[in-house]
Amino acid sequence: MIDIKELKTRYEEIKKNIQDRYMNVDLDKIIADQEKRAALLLEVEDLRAKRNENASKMKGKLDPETRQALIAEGKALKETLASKEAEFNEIDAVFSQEARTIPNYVHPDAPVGKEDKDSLAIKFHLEPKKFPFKPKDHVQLGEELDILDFDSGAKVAGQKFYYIKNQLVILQMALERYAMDIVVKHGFTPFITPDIAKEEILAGIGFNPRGEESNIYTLEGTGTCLVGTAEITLGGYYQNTILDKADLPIRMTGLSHCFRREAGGAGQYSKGLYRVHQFSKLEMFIYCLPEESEKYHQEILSIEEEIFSGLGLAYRIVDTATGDLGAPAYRKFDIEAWMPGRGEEGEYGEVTSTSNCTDYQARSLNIRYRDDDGKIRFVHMLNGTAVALSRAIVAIMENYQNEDGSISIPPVLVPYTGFDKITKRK
RNA sequence: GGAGAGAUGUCCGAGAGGUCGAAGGAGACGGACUCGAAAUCCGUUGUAGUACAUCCGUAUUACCGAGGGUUCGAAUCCCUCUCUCUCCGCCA
Repeated sequence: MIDIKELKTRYEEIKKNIQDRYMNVDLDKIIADQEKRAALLLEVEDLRAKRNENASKMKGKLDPETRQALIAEGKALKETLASKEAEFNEIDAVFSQEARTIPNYVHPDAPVGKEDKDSLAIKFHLEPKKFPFKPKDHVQLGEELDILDFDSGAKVAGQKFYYIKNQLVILQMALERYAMDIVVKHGFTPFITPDIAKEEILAGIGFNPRGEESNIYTLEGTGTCLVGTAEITLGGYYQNTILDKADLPIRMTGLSHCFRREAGGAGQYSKGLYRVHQFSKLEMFIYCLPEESEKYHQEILSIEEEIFSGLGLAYRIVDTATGDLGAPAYRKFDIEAWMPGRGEEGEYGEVTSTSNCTDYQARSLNIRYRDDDGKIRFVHMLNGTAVALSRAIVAIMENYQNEDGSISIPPVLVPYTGFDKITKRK
């Protein structure tokens, strides 16, 4: 969440930001509730002070009459206080719920616009690959090579689940290890994280665990959810912690399964592995000083580039438009790799995403550091995809396909796979 | 899953319903002593709010795992939950 003390001092900015993001948040109502809350808090605290004062008068020995009078006064105070507290709790719950709906500020250079197509492509790497034959999409390739099985996935787990088979299993593990080696080389501490997290952690990271629009699977009756990304578990790692400034930046990378409901996500652009209910992902995460977050955002982006240029894939980098940013994100860059089987003639499809969430998540999760002046301040938190295995596999299968239906292995992965081509097994 | 023990500040650890935001250590920081250091001695040392002052501040509220309850008054008594440890069961 943002700093609620700024609701009035940065009113115009917040209002415009909500507009730029095409969100529906009634700032004026929130501010009115904030004022109601503050007034009630004042009353409550005043009553508590009176109660404490009354109680401390009764410490020593008193004659019975004085004591009885004080007790009577205390009882009266207690009743008034209870009703005021009830009023306060009500408005407090409403207000803190509302305050969480206010999105993070946006980087001044982020392109303003409503949707995907308003995002700005800021860099292109390699030309999209040209094929001397009509390239297949990964679903067809996967079936023909017997390395991907959506039908059995649907039968056993439901629509949009899949089995990975044969050499593709090895390729996925190779990709995991390839990406892990690069990220660790850059000083990230490797983790394998839980695939489940508590709702309060989800909410602190900025995910909505409940409701129709939620993309999250909740585990009924447990207060926990399946994670949609290791961003959740890596970001929750230091909840309620005061970090040493000397330890910053903290670089972590976490491998997890990712579960997403993706309700209504079917269609041409979601086919096959591109949009699924479960996949594996290696995520990067950085906790850092506020003044350094933009620098580390670039660092994460450059590692993502290192991973995808290493794979020999054509891609572009997109500076995400305001309307397409998640509420916690201050700025977001996506890498979109060329996918020859996507659309009619091939298209770019998102393979990574890195967000600078500034102090938005840190404030909700209460993650701080002690500064040189002794003050305790919120850290900045950044996340970025090292590799989302399912999407990387889409790009590799479609770009590295051969006319005979086999798939070559990107040279950097061969040391990890132990073979250089996937062909139909007999 | 069952039985027992526990959870207090940066750490260890004490804590009768009122004198407790919390003893005593340790650590850290500042100072004294010293050519310097160690040792010793002295001092300081939580967080988040709120109201006035906005220059050091003054007053006040909350926080002793979390949430409820009892009471004029709760770190302390009661209930529920979470986590940790020991033992049993089950298991990779």
